[in-house]
Amino acid sequence: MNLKELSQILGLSQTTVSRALNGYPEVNEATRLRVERAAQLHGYRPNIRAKGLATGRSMAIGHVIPMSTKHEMVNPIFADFIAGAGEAYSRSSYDMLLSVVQDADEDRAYREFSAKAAVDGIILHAPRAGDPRIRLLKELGLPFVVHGRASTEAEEYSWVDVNNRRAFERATQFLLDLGHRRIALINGLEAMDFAFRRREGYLSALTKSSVAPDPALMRSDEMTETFGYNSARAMLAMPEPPTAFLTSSIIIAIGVRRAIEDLGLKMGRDISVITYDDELSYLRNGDDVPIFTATRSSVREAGRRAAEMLLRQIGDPGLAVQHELMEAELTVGLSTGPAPDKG
Amino acid sequence: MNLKELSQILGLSQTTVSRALNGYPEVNEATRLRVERAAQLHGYRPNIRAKGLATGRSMAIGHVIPMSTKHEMVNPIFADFIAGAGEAYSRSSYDMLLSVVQDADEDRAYREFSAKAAVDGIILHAPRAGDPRIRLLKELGLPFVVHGRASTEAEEYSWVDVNNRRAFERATQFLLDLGHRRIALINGLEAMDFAFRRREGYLSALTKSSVAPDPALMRSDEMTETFGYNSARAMLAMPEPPTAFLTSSIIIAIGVRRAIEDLGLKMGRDISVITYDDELSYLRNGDDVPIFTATRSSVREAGRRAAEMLLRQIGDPGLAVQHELMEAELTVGLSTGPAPDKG
DNA sequence: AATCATTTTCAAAGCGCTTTGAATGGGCTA
DNA sequence: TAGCCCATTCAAAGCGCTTTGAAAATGATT
Repeated sequence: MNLKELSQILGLSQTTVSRALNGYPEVNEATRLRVERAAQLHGYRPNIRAKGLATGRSMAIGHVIPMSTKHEMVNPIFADFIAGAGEAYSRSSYDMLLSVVQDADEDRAYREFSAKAAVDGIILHAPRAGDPRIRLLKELGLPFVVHGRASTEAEEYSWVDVNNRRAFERATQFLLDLGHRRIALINGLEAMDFAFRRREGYLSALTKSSVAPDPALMRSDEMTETFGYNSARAMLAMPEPPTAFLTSSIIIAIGVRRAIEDLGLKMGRDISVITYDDELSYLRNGDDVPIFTATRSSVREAGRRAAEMLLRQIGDPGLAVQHELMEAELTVGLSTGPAPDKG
Repeated sequence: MNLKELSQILGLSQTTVSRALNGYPEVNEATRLRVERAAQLHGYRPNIRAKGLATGRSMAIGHVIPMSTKHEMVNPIFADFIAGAGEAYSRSSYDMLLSVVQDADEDRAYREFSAKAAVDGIILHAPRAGDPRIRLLKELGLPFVVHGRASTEAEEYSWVDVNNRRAFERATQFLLDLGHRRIALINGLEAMDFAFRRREGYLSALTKSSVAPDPALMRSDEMTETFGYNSARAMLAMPEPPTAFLTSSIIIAIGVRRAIEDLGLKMGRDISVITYDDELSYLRNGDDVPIFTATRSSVREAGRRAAEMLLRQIGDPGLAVQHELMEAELTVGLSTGPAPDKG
């Protein structure tokens, strides 16, 4: 069923039918009702490509999902972020266009989105420090919102981010207050901006308490369970092992816990663990009592807000760039306790 | 840059330029080269909507991601499946269109894809037994491939699935061979076809060994860590607790392990655990030595194959329905051992 | 040189929609 | 009754591409 057929059935011109369905005022209320009924009845939906061609808008948002070539791994927070963004899109009847690319091909993916006129806007994921993609997107002239920030990037751009620095500063301080001095940081890849900021927060708290940071207690890699496990095993075998771990993801924390338990130690008593918790839907941090003490913020909510921000910008291109900084909550769970006495 | 501009620059007609770029034979080789150079130089890409309108093809595949209303949860295997499918799509320069919807609205999402002519084909996720969506998709006439099967559905349709029944039968048998008799099944929602089949396999193995299934040892729900934890805690507190757990996801298994360790028991010695492992990229089952004994099959590979199958069908609509049944490997890890002696 | 076949190029139509600018008709005033 | 205005409807153009059917250019053949 297309517009031509529908209008023939109704004995109206395509113009009128189109206007009736798009809520233009210059169409008789009775006619509009008749048209809407018929459209409903015949399940008519305007062909999205024809509509897009005529209006110059695609009603779609592009997400480029970079895939780490190293581990062939997709960012684990991605599914939840998408779910949040997807909600916002369907409310505004936008579609989501996904392009999964090797991280080396990412630039090309953005250029294609733009050149093909496939999308009205773009969400940029996982920015690195001084990420060149931001300049690329500005150059392309497509509205975009970054999930996260790119520290050293001078350009103005819109973003939604969580206060990673503060979150890790608070978490570290929490451990310091419990008497811990040997605190390990198991971080994500520090080329990523979020991980860089987390490290800054960690270091800042240590410095404020005059604890000298120990490079042997800081690791950074893709956030897998085995990375957490291996790091913790190695560190706990050191002459002066850490008494507490600060991890960048609940997935890493699970690995750290495994290492602790493999050594016959008890998490929360012998070794403390505090993690950042993205509130991943499939990896909830316990039911009522959190498993891990955590600084947490919903990545799904971030997805929702980023999407809404982008849609706002598309709706009103004159809008200034916008920023949204979410604060992470510090929730106390069973994985932390006072530092054990020496000796 | 559009076709008109490009052809003016070249002093050629739009026809010729279009043909040159689309590899038609009736264009002079020298001209083609000239055109390709210019296109490259000016970064010309055909407007995807105009192209789609002209050809009647959208060069996009639709995925409807149902979101559980219960836990606001997206299937954790989704990201990896998408990554696999995405690879196949980009090789054939298809795009992926995602629609995240509450599971109640799913039908509408498919109808919209079809009515709007937004996609050339659809991948159907997470089929339930006798899933009505299959009939809906046949009715809509769009090519589609199901990831999984719908047992009681009589219609013919293409699918890519793993041999869930066999995998769970083997896993159960493995535990039986180790002397276990009280074997718990912590399954996904059994309205889902995969979970239903897994249960069948489990029951079949028990029956063959004349072990009476105990309903108290079988649970089924959305596959979260806490579901695994709570189930294991409850079961291990029974008068006759299980000596082994069979779980449908590594996420559940992680919860089961937590329960075991919370009780001061040791996994692999006191209690055995065997899990289904989808080889999720962010939750690898250990590095070299698997953490869990597991039946495993890559969901990413499944995504790749499903996508390829769908593209084949789109390319040749006369093709008969196709099926692909993948077998899961049984890999032995550290989480299983002989059943402890009674007493 | 004339004819024909072949290769190469082109103008124009069409995909299904929106939107511009013009036409129609009813109601009201003078 | 004529004239005007407003509400409503319409025909046609245009979005950027592909593709059909025809024309032009080239080469081969007589």
